[in-house]
Amino acid sequence: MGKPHLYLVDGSGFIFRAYHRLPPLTDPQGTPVGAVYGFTAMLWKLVNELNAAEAPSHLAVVLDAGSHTFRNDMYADYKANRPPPPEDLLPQFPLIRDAVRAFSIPCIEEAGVEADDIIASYAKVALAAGYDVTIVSSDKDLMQLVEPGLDLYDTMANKRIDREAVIEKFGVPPEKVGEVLALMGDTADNIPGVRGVGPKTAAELIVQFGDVEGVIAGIEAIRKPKLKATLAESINMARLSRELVRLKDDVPLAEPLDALGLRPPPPAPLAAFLGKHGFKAMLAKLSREGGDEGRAATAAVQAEQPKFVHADYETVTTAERLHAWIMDARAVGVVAIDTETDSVDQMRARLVGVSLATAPGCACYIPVDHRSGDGLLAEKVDQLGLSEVLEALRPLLADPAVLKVGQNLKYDMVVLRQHGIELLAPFDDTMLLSYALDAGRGHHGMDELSAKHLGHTPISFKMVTGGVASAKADFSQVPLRAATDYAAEDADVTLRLHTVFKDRLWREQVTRIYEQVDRPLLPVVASMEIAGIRVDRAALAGLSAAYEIEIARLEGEIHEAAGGPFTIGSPKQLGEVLFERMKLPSGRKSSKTGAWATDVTELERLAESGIEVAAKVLEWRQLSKLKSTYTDALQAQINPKTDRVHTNFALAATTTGRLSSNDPNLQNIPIRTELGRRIRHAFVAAPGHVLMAADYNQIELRLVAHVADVPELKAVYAEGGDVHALTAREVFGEVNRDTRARAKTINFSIIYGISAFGLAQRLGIDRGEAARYIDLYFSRFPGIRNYMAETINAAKDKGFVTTLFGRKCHAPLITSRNQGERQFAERAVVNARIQGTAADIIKRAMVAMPPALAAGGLGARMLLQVHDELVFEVPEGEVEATTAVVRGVMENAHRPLVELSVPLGVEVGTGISWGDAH
DNA sequence: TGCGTCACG
DNA sequence: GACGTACGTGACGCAG
Repeated sequence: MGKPHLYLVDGSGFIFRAYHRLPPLTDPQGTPVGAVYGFTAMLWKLVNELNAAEAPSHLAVVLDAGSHTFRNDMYADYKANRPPPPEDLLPQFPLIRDAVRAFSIPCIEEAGVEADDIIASYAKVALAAGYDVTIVSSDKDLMQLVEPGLDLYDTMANKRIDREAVIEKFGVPPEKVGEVLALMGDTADNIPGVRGVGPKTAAELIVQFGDVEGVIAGIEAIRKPKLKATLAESINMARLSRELVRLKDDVPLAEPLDALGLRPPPPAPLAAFLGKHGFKAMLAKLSREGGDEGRAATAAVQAEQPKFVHADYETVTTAERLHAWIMDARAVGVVAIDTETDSVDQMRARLVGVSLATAPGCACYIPVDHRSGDGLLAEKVDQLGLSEVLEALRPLLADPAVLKVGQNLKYDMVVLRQHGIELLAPFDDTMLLSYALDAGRGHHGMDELSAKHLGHTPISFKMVTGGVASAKADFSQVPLRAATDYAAEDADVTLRLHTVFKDRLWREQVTRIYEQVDRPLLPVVASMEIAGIRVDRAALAGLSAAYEIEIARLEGEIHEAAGGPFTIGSPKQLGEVLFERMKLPSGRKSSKTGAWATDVTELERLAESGIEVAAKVLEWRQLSKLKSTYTDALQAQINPKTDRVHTNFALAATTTGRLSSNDPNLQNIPIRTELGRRIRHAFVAAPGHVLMAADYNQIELRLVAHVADVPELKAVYAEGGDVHALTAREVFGEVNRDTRARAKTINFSIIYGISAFGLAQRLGIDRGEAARYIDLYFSRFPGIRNYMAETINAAKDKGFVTTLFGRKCHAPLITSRNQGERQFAERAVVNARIQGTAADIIKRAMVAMPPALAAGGLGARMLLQVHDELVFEVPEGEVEATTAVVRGVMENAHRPLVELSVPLGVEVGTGISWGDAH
């Protein structure tokens, strides 16, 4: 036996560091456990993985018991300016104690003193008893204790801190560290120290005078007049600080030294703890390395993991059973519902079946329109009729006493409405719940959510339909047993997810954004999708034909210039032709693939230096884009039944709270060039109607003015002035067309999280000049710099930022060690608060719009949302009245949830087409 | 499937 | 001092 070696773990210090260094993990129950995971991994390492020479024979974890200690009696403001711990760290504190207990290690805390004092006291006794001591911490206060036989160990950096390391860090040996700390003070603990004295000066003074008292006695010998003056003023503060940083090393020991002897932890409680929080890697290690006992304990835990257990799901084929399920749902008051159809296109989807879940593991599937796969008639399948089932479900789905739960409920709502059934409040959508809680931390599809929160991977759609003989099989051909296993499971999963999320909603303070913004938006957007928008097919076909001719002409000319045919649409071939075959003055190569860059900026550069083929490629590109993405694709998207185009608005796709639009995307219809704008003219009103477009004017910049509290910007908006002109005057000293245009670019760059490089590129100037503009801008509008810094700090602290309405936008990369990733996240959060708040506002406007139109007796329908614009189809005689309602709703959409110090401006236009409405 | 490109806010 | 850089989307064609 060698010398006994005591390890004292500074638990509280470790948790804070682990919290900030590790990603925000959550366990299967949804509890945040990032710091707990780091702490557990650290204990594991200490107990199992240190080599024999440095392994502990004795071990204790020391924690801070409460906030009030004897130091508060000495100095009321001690640790007073410390912010409260982040909200997702709070629930982790009790889990830390669970972790220590799981390892069967003593956990020591004592009211009235800090962990540091307990550590100092144990260290003293242990050293006297002939132990070696290691303190697991990187806290600078504890560096005072280093002496022969005692070192600090920073497990995260895997670094030991001995006497030499202390001297290197502080410039003085450990026994003098307390003196240096007293002079320099500590903002985190609110130890005053001496103003203006940092680590350098403090060390110099202590080297010269020995200790704080020596400095005080020798004040007259100090030559620097300013330092001398502040020292003379701060004598009392220096003495107080010296006492505050002095560790108390005579705290009575709660446990005698030999009670801290380390034994291999019994595997059963450890396995239970690791299993409960989903620390699978460590559980697997325990199984591998913990011998027979470890393997047994691990197996036992894995066997009782919250498994996704359920009896066989029921296929409902009789009226009696259907009514039994409906009665059950009514009795419970909650039902998860999922519809199965034969198409992903909700406007064409035929209802094939409905599944219900009323309790975990308790779910059924009601087929209504399955066809047997071998071509036999529908009557061959044993199922209830569509209308019978729908009529039975109708009152349930409209029942105000039954909470309807769905995953992406908008889809079910649209399908049901197409079959004449309304799904009415109260309802919840697990996708939207996940979005409110976890936007920016992964996606919100059911399979992903189930794996993440339930530890269960549902049967995949592909697997079910893949089992059917025909290659193009849809769900109606899936045999009932397989269909039931799949469909009922989805309802079951949805119901279980709902339980997990509902519980987190209040705790994580996102109830308002969910209940006041995203959830009420769901039926509104469903109506917009069903409404669709009329598109002039002939006009699009005409454009396609015209583009076709131009494309062919350009293709010929480009091939001729290139000296032979090639695929112009292939960036790879185009780059080789331009820069290798034609030997044009070459520019950038992509950093990733090493391919020649052939994007607009590059081709424009060539075109400007008179190279005609570059201009032709640009034109070819533009026309090809317009034809393939718009004029051709949109024609194919016209629904034959309604003769309109029905987009899909994704409610949970972006990290900022915006909607997105797909199949087709109607949020990126061209407008910036005249050629593209023709496509917008093909979006037309139904007979007897006009289209109305209502845009928020500069909403994001207005929000910057409010959030960053910039008086000058706010004044301009209040007076209806020109913000870009203001910026031009402040930054360039004069307002003309050129400076105003550049000021506009600068203003935009603020919204995006400015960088000198980015601005330089946009303005076509060098970086230094761009940096000067930015400096000038910040000095004129200091609120903006503060806003950006505060936003980034908040994000680093919490892992997310919030909009004015309380929407959380997570940015896990904000603490990345990779600088590029981190800076990217910093710009993203600066933008997210603004973009997200604007998204909240227009969403509130959309929620308020249908009742406001109805109250005015108006027949207008809301068709589209394009981030800061709403498009309506308005009966011809109602333009004026509708304009007033629309403007009123949009300009007041933030109220009463949020008050703004700038007005919101809305511009409204009407016309026979979308192009004419602008 | 990933990449480059480009349409929008 | 080097490093890569505006923020948020979706759709298309090409090439592996």
